Amino acid sequence: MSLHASPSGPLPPSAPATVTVFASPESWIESDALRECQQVAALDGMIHVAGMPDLHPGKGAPIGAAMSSTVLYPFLVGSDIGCGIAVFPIKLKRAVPEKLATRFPDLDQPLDPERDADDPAWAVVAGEIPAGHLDGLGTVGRGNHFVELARVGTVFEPDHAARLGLATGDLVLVVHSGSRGLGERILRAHTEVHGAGPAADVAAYLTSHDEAVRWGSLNRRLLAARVAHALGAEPTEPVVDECHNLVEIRDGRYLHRKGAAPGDGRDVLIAGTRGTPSYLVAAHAGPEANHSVAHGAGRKMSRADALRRGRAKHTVEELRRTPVGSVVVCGERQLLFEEAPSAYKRIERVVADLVEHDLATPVATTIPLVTYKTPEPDPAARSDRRAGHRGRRRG
DNA sequence: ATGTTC
Repeated sequence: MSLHASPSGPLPPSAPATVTVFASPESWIESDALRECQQVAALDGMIHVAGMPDLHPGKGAPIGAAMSSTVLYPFLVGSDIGCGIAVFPIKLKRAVPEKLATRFPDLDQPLDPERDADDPAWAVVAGEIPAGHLDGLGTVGRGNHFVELARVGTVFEPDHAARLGLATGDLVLVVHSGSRGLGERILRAHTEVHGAGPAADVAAYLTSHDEAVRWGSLNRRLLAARVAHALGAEPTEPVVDECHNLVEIRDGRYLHRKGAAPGDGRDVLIAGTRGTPSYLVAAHAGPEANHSVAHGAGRKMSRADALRRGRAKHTVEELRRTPVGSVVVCGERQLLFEEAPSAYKRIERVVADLVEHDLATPVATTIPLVTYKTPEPDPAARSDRRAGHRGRRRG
C-alpha cells in the first residue's frame, strides 16, 4: 500500500480499519483467522473489525467477527443469513435421555402446508411465511446446527434467570439453525453478479436479508414446536433468540456479524458443544467489540481434521453418549466426528474471555440431555445393514 | 453453511 498518493492520483485512502481480537493469550486463535481479519480490514470502507474469542477461519471471511464499514459486503454475512440460537422452556414429567432420544421427529423432513396441514406446529406461524419460502421449512439442516433438550445447570444470576423464567433443573430446548436454502439463494444471487464486491442495490439486498432473518427465527420456533409436540409438551415462546449471521445499520454504518451475536444489552445463548455446557449470558458489549459477543465455543479443528483425528481417537459409541451423560442423535457418521466436542475450543475459556473484557455476564449454564442432529436409520434398516456386512465378510 | 460440487 502506497503511503504517498501523487497529486494527480486517486484520493488517499482513509485511515486503515482497526482490528481488535477479544481473546486472552491462553485462547488459541489460528493465524489463518487473524489473517482473514486483516484481509477484511483492508476492504474499501472498512472501519473496525472485532474478533470474538471463538474466532476461527472461514472461507475468505473469519467466523466469530463483527465488522463495521461504510460499504455493505454480503459475503461478510455469508450464505446462512439469519442463522441463530434460540432457547425455549419446555416442561416434561421425566427426562430420561435414552428414552426421549427415540421420540424426536425427523427434522430432515420439511413441514408441508398440504400434507402436514394438521401438524400442530403450524400454530407458531402468525401471518405470512417470509419470502413465501416453503422449501426446507421446519428442517434443522446440517453442519453445526442442532436441536437440543437441555437442563439448566448452574445459575450465576438468579434474579436475571428468574426474569427469563429459568431456574436450576428446568428443561429447555436449544435450537441452532438458520435460513436453509433461502439465505444461500440470496447470497448466490449477489455473488453471481458481484462476487465478493459490495451490494450494488443495498435496499434490495436488505429486503431479502431481512426476510431470511425472519425466516430463520420462524424456523427455530417451528423446530422447537415440532420437538415439543413429539415429546408430549406444549410449544413455548423463546426466552432468548439471537441471530449471529446478519447485517445491521448502526450509527450510519453497516455492522456485519458472522458468527457473532448482538451484544448490546441482549441475552445470548453461547453454544458449548454436545458434550459440554452452554452459557446463557447477559451481553453488554460496547463499540470496541462492535456491540457483539461470541456465538459458541468456536472450532478448534477443521471438519477434515476432526474427521481424521476423531476416527483415530474416538469410537462411534463414545461419541453418541457424551461425558455429561447426554445422547446424540446423528445418523450421519461423518457428522458425528466433525462435531465431536474435541473438535471445539473450551467454552469456559471463551466465556472467561468475554467476562475479562467486560462484554458479558454469565447468567446460567445449560447441560445437554439429547442433542439431535440428523435422523437415525430405523432399527429395521440398521439390522438389515449389519446383516449385509456380515454376509459380505463371510462371502 | 448449502436441494451445491468434479
